[in-house]
Amino acid sequence: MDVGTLCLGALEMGDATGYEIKKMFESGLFSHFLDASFGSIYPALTKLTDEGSLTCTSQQQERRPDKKIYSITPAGREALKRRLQQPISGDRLKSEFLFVMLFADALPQETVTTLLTNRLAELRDELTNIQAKSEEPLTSGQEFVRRYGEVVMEASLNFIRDNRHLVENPMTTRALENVR
Amino acid sequence: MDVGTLCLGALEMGDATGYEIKKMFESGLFSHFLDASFGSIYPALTKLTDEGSLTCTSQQQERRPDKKIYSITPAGREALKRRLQQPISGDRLKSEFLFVMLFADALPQETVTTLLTNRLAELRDELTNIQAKSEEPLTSGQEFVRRYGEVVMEASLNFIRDNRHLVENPMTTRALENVR
DNA sequence: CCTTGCCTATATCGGTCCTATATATACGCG
DNA sequence: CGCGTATATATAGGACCGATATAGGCAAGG
Repeated sequence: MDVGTLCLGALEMGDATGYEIKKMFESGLFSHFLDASFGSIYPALTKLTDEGSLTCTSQQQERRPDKKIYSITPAGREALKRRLQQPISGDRLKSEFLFVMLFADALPQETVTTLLTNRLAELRDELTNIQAKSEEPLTSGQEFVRRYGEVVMEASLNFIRDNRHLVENPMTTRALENVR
Repeated sequence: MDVGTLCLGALEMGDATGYEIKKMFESGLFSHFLDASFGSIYPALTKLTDEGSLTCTSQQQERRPDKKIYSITPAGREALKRRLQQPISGDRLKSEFLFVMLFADALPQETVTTLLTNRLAELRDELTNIQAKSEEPLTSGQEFVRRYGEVVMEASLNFIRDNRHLVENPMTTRALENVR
């Protein structure tokens, strides 16, 4: 599933510029499970326009670069529907946080504590962000995805909060085991 | 955090060939939050060996390609510890499943049902796999990571199982709302 | 019996994608 | 008034994945 498909999906929800599409991946409904950079969005939009899946109206602005507003065409809607029914690849999590945690026993406790605290703060931010979207009117598909994100983030957050002592105080743990 | 660091981490847990490192990413302790391909593992191992972070003993085999067994050196251990204390980037989930679910309302119900069923099966497999590792002796860091994966997978699985009707029978949902 | 497919094992190519940067301007803050 | 941040597009360079090539072993099944 390439960036072109993601852009088609984003524009299916309303006209937007490349910049606005990027923001959807950063803080919008997509933010918790997708990612795309300018370096892939802009070429994809150009290609989709050439193929007839998008139209582009260049809106001149005073003393700013032209805003290129893209809209999905009927052909683009068809293309999206086709692409959505292609086989998909499995979910993939990339977590440098968990990778470092594997070696918690060999790292300074301060490093581990900072990492855990930062990750908790990140999760709280993301959770607040996704909960705010429950105010907006959503299709059942969108609401399913939103709540999925909410549930998974809550589970992650609760787990870290309740188990961080296991990697922050490994000595204590071992001492307790010896006493038992 | 590049593939080289991931390889150093893998080899910190024991000597291995490139092929075995790949298997760790596919079904080992790493499988639920990391990924790396042959195309990046083999060059990384060569580079790390040149830098002195790894040694490589080529074990000749009858009628097979030579097995190149890599071991981490003291210098490699130092390098890993340094790299683990560099700033990390945030967790990132890539889910084509959730992307397609956003448009569940516009897709044939059969497609949606198949997608949900497949995703549930995938999650059950991964969960079985990660639960099996509770038998092995693990450091507290490793056990923290294992249980984190277990908890998040269970939350995902339960959510999909309990809420799939919202995207499988959107008509029913709407009808119920009208009745209310 | 013999073909088909999967497992071990290394390696590389093509193409996709991210990171960092360049270019311009506006706006709010101290 | 400078600084950081936001708007807005674009590209070069490099990291990385997916597919493929090579090559033999083993097991299942027709």
